[in-house]
Amino acid sequence: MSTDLPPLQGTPTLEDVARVAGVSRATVSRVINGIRNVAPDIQETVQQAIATTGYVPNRAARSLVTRRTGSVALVVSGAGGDAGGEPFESQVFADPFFGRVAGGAVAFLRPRGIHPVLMFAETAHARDQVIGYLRQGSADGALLVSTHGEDPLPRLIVEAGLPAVLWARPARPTPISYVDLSHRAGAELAADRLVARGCRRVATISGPFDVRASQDRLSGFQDAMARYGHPYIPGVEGNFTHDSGEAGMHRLLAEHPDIDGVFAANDLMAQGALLALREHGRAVPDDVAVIGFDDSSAATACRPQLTTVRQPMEDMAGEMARLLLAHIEDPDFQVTSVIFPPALVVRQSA
Amino acid sequence: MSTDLPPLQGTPTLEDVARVAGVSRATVSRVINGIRNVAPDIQETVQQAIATTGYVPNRAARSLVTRRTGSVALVVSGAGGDAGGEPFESQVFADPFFGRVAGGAVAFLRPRGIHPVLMFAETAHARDQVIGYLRQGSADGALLVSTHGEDPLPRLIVEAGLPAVLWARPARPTPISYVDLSHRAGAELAADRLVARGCRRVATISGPFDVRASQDRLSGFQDAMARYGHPYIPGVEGNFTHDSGEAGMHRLLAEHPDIDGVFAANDLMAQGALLALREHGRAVPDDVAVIGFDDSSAATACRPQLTTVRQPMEDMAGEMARLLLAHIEDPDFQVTSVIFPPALVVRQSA
DNA sequence: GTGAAAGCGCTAACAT
DNA sequence: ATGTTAGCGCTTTCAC
Repeated sequence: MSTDLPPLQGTPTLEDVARVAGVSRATVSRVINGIRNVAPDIQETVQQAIATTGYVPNRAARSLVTRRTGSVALVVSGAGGDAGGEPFESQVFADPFFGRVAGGAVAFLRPRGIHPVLMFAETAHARDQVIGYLRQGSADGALLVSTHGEDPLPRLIVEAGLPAVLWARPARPTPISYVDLSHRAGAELAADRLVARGCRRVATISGPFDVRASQDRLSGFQDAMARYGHPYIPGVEGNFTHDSGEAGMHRLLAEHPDIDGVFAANDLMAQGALLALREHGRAVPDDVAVIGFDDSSAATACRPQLTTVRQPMEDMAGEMARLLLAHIEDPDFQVTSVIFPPALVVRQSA
Repeated sequence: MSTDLPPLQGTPTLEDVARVAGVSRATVSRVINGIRNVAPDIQETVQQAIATTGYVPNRAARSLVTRRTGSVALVVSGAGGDAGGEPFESQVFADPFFGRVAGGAVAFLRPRGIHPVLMFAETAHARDQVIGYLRQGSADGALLVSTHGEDPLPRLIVEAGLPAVLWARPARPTPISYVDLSHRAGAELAADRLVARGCRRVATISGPFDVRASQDRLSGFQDAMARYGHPYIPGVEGNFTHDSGEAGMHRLLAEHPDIDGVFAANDLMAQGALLALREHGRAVPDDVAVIGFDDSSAATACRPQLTTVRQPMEDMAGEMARLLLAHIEDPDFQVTSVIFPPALVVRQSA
């Protein structure tokens, strides 16, 4: 039937497919990359040849000429060192937050054949490694989630001229695209709810002050409460962990035993606060109403279930990915920021 | 001072460094790859040139000739579709389990300059995508975590002759390396503890039956209890989620109101069980003792804190990575399985 | 010990 | 509409 061709050894290449199909490499390349200007019948022949050879394009070779890798870095950057000696990599996913962000990014990228490379950047050395990785052309750009404000990575990335999109506005003004939530609006929703419930002595467990989002949630809450005639709001600083929420609530209760409402800057801390309240024999929400932030899995894993400010993380992460691809596609794509609105999810705790 | 060289445009290449250093590309390549047979002074000169040019090797070009990418795929494979329409990507990280595995793998890989590419494989199409990705040479191998037993991916990978290591023994015998825990031993630890506490009417909330680990934890528990003179152990099947644990406990209580001890196949379900018990007014551990599995963050996020069977996930993930690199390094590396021992972590719930 | 030269597999001008 | 050709940036024999 067919002409006898020398058997292929190793992975088939474009050349092999071309030989089997009886056309040139260029033509095969064209049908693979879906470029028109290829006669239908030839197209068919080539497809056949691809199938019989089991050809798969070599990523490195393609990458070398296109200068694109088809992958992006998903970088989690931060200080680490909070959770008693536990390595940063382990801490990161302790908050359901990161998983949702990763999931949201993947949901957008995967249909486009792009996969994220997971990287952590908690030390100067790790940051250099990330920059080097990007500069090598190992990834086309970066999705960057910083866990604290003074992260130098955004600046380093801008200086290196690499495409990137941040989760959350950078602490210091940096010409880089980002996606964020209106944290102040979220805090306001919490304040509204607490006041509407009739709470008169509310307090707050904030996130770490070196995180901009923490500041915004705190000041947004304080301002809203001030507008309701409560100029002074007792507060303690947590670090977004369950334990810090529990400890914070204990402190709050010790100093202000008459508290009847609490706004915690994330669900994990709110969950911790619930534990402390129970220990003190306070009923939630009747004695003390509690509102969290994020609408993470923690919100429904405790009793009473948390009323919380929802942050549409998956959508936000998807938007980050969308912006990043735009930047990669067009180097002149304008620096953009997209701010999402929060929503109050009412459950049992307030 | 130095001879004036034409200015470099774009990223510097080996060629540029060679020109600046006044040597050949080959020599620069040698010092970069740490190959000896380069005179110390030349070495110095080259290093200098690398520094002044800001040279970074191009990954694609290197990859093309070495046939190595320096990255591995971290694939989470499973059925999905449990959690009410939520996309698989989002479900995955809902269990703290995956975050710890990812963290453990990164801890091992990162110092070696290798970064994992995150992939999900919950549908036939997604599986093909993973295989294709690997066959393209986009990653040197795969770390594979399956969420259910009948996952066809291990077989597909073996057929494609790709280096890979599994989390947990594959359901059907497959010539592929894996790392696992002695689930039976873990279940035994739980049984021992429950019996030692004086529990006489124990029950269990198992994981999904199509997961081998669930079967082993269940049968290991049953066998151990049988040895203690309890041949029949009431049980319900959960799916490793918080909610299924809660629902399971309600069912158990309805059918066996006199239960005084429960072994749940993971911490999330144990946490859910705690909620159900509280709702029924049962004190833990006095009325009912509860033991979980995994020693995840959920174990300390509830009250009473969970006594649980610890699975050294980070170590196990690290070992997976170690085995994978061995397979990549040496294609003849023997298929290996490593079984880790569990440990009982005693807290308050039992 | 160092350099010259030959590719790795692919895409993209440029011809035809 | 298809083929020819010239690289992309690197490693690696093979000479010297």
